[in-house]
Amino acid sequence: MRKPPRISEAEWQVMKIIWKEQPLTADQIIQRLADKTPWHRKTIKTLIGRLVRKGALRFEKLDRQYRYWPLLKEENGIRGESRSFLDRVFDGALQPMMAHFVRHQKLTPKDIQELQAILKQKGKQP
Amino acid sequence: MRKPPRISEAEWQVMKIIWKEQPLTADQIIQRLADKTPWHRKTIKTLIGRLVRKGALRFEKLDRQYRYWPLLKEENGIRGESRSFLDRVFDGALQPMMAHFVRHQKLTPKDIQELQAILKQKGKQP
DNA sequence: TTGACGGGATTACAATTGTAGTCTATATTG
DNA sequence: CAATATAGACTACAATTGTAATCCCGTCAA
Repeated sequence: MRKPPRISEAEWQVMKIIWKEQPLTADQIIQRLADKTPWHRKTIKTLIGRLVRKGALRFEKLDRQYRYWPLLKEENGIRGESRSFLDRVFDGALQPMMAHFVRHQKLTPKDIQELQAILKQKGKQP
Repeated sequence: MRKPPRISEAEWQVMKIIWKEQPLTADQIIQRLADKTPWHRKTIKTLIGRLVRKGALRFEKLDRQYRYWPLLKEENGIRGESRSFLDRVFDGALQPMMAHFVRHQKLTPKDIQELQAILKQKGKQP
């Protein structure tokens, strides 16, 4: 079981696309990214290639076009990034981090309500 | 007003030290980091130099030793990193991000209570 | 059959980053 | 005053990243 690869910022965009919908051909990935980024197709190919090399994606060759699948699971990717962020910026202290976001970002009343529900729930567990 | 510089992961360590206590000489920074990292003094000097070049630190030369101060304010540094994390990993969606952390990290009852207080507070504002 | 086109593979190249080592000028010590 | 220890400045160098362009090979149109 290898340690999860390090995914760069740009590569993350690709992973997010493919976590949402899979498998995808390179071209489909490129299309999905067209709205969100100004990247050249070749650039995206490069990113895909690197993700394959890193073991975050795998592919099956169907005919000409390969079909790509995530190897790194979304859950793990997110967990890793989150951990690293929390450690780096808040020294691993969750409460201050949460407080920061609540203070500085917009939350709808609904968001607030949902979070309170989650917290209440959490409060019950041992 | 220039856009905040991009601080690398290693550089963050230095900024955190100096946000906590300032000014510091290079040597003091090195000492403070000795516990937390295995970096060579020269490495830390390099990081400091880069931070100065990026405009995140400034120094006053007192005699031989310079005294360093943060130019980038902690608040802004944290805000920037947090934003970038939120966008990158959660597409900017705060509620899911918060939910993720509440679910996957440990929170003491006290933490939970504090967060609930903050949320209640927040709920009141328009 | 041949030449163009469209995939993936390979190569490019500068900027940033991690990780130091060398150079230079000065302060300190015999 | 000469030799040395230092502080900061400059240099080094490989890996990663952003951003593509070029190469190679097989398919499809003419």
